Amino acid sequence: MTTREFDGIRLEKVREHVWEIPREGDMNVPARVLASESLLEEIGEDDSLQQLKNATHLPGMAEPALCMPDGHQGYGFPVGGVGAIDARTGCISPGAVGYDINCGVRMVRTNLAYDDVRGRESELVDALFEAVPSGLGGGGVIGGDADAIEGALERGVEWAVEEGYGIESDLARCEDEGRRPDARPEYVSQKAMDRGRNQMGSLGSGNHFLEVQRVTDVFREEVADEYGLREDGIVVLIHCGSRGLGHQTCNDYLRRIEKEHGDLLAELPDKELAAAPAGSELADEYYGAMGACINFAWVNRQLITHQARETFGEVFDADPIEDLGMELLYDVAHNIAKKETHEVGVDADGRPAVGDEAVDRAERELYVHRKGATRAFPAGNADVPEVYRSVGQPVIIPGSMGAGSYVLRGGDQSMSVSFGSTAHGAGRLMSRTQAKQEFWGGDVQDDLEDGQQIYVKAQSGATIAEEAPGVYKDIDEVIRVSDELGIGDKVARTFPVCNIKG
DNA sequence: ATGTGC
Repeated sequence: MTTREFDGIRLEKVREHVWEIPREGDMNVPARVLASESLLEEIGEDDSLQQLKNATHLPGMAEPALCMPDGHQGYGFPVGGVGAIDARTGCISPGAVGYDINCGVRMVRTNLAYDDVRGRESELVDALFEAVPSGLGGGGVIGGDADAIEGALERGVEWAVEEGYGIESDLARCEDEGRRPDARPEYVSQKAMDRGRNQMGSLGSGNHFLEVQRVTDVFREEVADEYGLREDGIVVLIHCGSRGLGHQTCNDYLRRIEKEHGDLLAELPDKELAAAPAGSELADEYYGAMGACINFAWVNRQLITHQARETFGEVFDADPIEDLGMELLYDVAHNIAKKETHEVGVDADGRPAVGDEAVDRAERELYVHRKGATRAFPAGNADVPEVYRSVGQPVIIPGSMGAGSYVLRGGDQSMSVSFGSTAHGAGRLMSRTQAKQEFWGGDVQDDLEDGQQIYVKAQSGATIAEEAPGVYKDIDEVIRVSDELGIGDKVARTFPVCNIKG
């Protein structure tokens, strides 16, 4: 048997790209890393594997706790982690969702070809930078009065479209039609709402960006046709989350768990994995508040989409919908938990179980935590929007600003291998602090423009350094693993034309 | 990720 060991954590190779940390001690279930040998070596360099192992202690965790090929260490649970936990007898963990609730990415297609944009990159990047608020702190596309906040938290994209910031077809092209039906705005604190108020329609900082890209490769012609993608076509990618509102909400509930459920917390190997027991008031309140933050993040991406459409309309002197065909391809969430039904091993009492304790397999409602992971449901699944049901849901995976991105479709192995999930990006190789020691923002910006004709504009040079292409893993390798495992299949590849960020 | 710390 092929094995690897990192800091005392041993992994057994189950098959190509599948590595298992066997169950031992207080682990409820084994854990699996979905990675090639080279990606596993990178994942093994930080605390990801220990964090993944810690997460197997969470009550109700179904087999196996997972790390996607782009995984790296995060708060408590790896970014790139998937944990499916019994919604009746288990728990829900804010740290396994992430601070930036519904950080996610959407792709907008256009009728433009690369030739239409070439030579006008500076004009376009300046206009977008002007139109889309970015960077830390406040300032959004709209003011965010009480009605706006309430509409966004309660009704998501539906509210934004009603207010004139989108078109009817945008709704069906978001996970959950852009509205979590179980959102409960009353469980979001006043402080969180105050932080979100003047951030409605803003990119934020860090790895968030808006990028104009050209399609360089099409791998599955029939799927690309369904998605409206063709070689040399221009697309717009928008990556951002729930800003201060989601961050505050995560923090609020972590503090409440510490106060109200210290007994469970004391049993966990890491306090950052703090979780509310399923069925508790706090679990229901967090789930409802998280749903409202999810809606807010969708509105955020919708307002930025509106600004991008308006800007393209002005720059190319055309109607963004009628002439430029700027329809939403799809919007995917990276940091969420959601009640989904999956088949798992169960014990005599019907609880998720493994090994000798598993006497049967049955469908169970699970809190599927995807933290830095993307839902990747295959063709035929009822939760895939009708327009894409015959080919599988679009999965949009951004790479670094020097390497381009991929569009995949949910693969037919995803339900049995990864609770219907795949990777969400290239995955960091080093911390932000280390990145700033290795790179200088201005130099990175010059190299991208001179070497690859990629035009980057940011509020802060430090952000460009933190996001330099060299701080990321090889996106091609991440996608190869997803494609070869059959959890997310390659459809098209894109390359950056211009990029704005915080 | 984040009014870039509790």
